[in-house]
Amino acid sequence: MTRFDEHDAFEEAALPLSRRAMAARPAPYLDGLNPAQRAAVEALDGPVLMLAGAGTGKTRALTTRIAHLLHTGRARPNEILAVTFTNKAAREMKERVGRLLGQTVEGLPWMGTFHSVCVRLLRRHAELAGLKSNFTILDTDDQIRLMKQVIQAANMDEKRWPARQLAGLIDNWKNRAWTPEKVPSAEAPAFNNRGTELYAAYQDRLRTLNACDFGDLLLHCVTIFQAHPDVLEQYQRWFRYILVDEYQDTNVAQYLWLRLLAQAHRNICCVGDDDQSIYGWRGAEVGNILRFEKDFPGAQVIRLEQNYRSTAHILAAASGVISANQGRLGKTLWTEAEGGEKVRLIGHWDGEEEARWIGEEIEALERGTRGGDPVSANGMAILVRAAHQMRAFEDRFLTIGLPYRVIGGPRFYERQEIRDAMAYFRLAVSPEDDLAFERVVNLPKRGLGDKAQADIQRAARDLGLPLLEGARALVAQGGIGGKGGAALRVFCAAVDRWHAVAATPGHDHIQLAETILDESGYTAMWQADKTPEAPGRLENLKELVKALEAFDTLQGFLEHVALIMENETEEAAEKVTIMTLHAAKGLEFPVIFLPGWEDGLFPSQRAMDESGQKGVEEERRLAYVGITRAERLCTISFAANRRVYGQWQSQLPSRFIDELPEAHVEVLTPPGLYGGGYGAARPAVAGVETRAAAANVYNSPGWQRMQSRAASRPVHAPQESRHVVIDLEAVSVFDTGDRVFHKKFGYGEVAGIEGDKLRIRFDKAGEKHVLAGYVVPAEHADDVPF
DNA sequence: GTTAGCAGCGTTTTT
DNA sequence: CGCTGCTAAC
Repeated sequence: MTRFDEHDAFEEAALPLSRRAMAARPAPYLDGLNPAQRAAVEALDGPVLMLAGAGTGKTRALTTRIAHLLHTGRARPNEILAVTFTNKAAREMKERVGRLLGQTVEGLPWMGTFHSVCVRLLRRHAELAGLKSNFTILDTDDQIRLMKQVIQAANMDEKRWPARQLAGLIDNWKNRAWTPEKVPSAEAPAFNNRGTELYAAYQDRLRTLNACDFGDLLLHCVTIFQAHPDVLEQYQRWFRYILVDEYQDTNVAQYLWLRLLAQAHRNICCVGDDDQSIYGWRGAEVGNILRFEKDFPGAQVIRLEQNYRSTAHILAAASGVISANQGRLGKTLWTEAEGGEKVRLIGHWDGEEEARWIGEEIEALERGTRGGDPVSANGMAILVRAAHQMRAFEDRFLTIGLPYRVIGGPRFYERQEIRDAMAYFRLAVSPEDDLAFERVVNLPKRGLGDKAQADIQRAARDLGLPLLEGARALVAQGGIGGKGGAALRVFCAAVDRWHAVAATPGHDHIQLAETILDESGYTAMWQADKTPEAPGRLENLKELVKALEAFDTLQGFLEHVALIMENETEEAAEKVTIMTLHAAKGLEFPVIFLPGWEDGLFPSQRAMDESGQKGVEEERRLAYVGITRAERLCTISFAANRRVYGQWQSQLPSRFIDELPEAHVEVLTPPGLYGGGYGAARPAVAGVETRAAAANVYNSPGWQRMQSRAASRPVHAPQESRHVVIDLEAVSVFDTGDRVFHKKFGYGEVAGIEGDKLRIRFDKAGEKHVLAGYVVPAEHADDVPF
């Protein structure tokens, strides 16, 4: 993994370049680019805006441009700065640039996310932001806990003024590059009139802790650039060429950051697609891309419109939807590809049926029995609007034994056990890390409850020392008695030992990590735990230790983790992907399923309530992103009924369904339509006020269109039953009454055997039918299949 | 100080 | 419905 820190570009003086030396050589990498791409690659100097529609080879253009900059001798690697939003995008860019350049060039350009680049800069100039260069980066969890403390300190009612809300508020302010002093007075009423005051207090706390949150990384950089022209100038000279991916997603802080760095030489190339701007809720300003030409007069605007990804039907459907948006820069995607299937549309009775139907479609596609060549599971994805929609699919797929992978779920480094373990590591590396201390003093239980912890806090504050020292002092003077006191003494001594090892150059950090988890009793705690999650957690801890191998020190590892919060294990197995629409941006799959197209869910009620028409437009862009992920087959579906908070609600088909151009859509008749259709079995809807509109369900345009389309088509023959591999051996293993373990449902007891399936009464999940191959005897809970 | 049991709440999307 | 966080008993 190439990390930023591995090559320190700054120290290398800008040697005189043999600028034109290489220019005469042929540039084979330019072959095969279309005219627009080629123009984008060759327009090296001055501001360039590359408007790149979905699937138009934007990454190729971007990476080739970098190669061209180097090849023509315009810039040396460390003079190029390329920023992306996600680690995934950064990784891909590094790989592709690396491949293009081969071994010919020494070093790689600065490529990374906004955040990783900012960390690098901030470490060098931390003192200008009132920090030490070894500052810690807090994640959301730490952030919230800190906010809680701030709210408490201000004597506010945590119930009425929740920390999450304050976090959201401050985050928004930081996205706009507002320091506490710069928050406009119009914002004064925020958070019970005390928003700015709490913001300032929070920033103070962060500084005391020598810590930063995510927003600070950018905010501090911008403030430093603004307050110290000499520092800014230095970087303006270094980064002679700047490239930005996904420019439509930049927020104000990022925009200012870029403008500051680029304003001198103006060699900035921004790539984006206003139709794919889907992060407005987190401060992204589509306006940034819309006014690029004003910010950088004389900018060249290059449109990439030839699509290499999708069929014409898919493109037409996507264009139809997005054309309902106002104020677009406007692009017309086209393709040379001919033929292909229309986008399919299908309605279901409820969410479970939708999941069942999609599961069957996937299996049919895998076998190749649904027309055309078989499609591998890796080539299929289900894209949902909100994470909670994933559950229905997971449940269904586990039941039928269809392997799947969830992207962007609770990520590895966000899991409780991993964060706990890392808090221990943090404490070993820097014993003054109070947040880490708080997290683990009483984990496992050491008999240190609220009172003891409050005493520690007070002692530390009185002495002006970190919590660990406060605790030590308190123990020394016998301030904490009995079991808790003894345990705390042991705890402090252990941290000292670990810290001593951690501070020794050349120590074995993997050994240290194991020692810490062992001596702290943390591993033992999970071993003693009998819940179904415990084995998985122990497994994760093992993985965590394994992940350390890629690093030289615990410190290096912790830093890496703070920024790369994703599980990078990429298994080769054939699996269907389930993820959110947001996570899908930039990806492509031959087959895409888009379930849950219902008003309120998609477009989401909240987006509409909070942002009105603007919100709907962003949701529409999300729909556009979803459809354009598909290469060959795209299936949109909705359900008439859905469980929300355990309550059944009847749903209206999404307004976006009305916007799908009829000529490019094939309406499938849902299996549930046989006996009289949806209307016949209409559910009783609780008389909730907001759902009074339910009376109009069957009058809605979307519904009527759906019905008329369905009526004009012959009813499909029922799906033939799926082919199921019967694992006879597995079946024979179990008897009624056996204790078994299932990855998702936990422990249970076999209540009956029906062919290849078991009826299992789960302790927690209730009774379920599950393929025998997907459970193991309870005593082997450690090795559950997938 | 710890644990069990209940009340109340919530679900957009993420670096 | 399932989770978090608080209260009341061990």
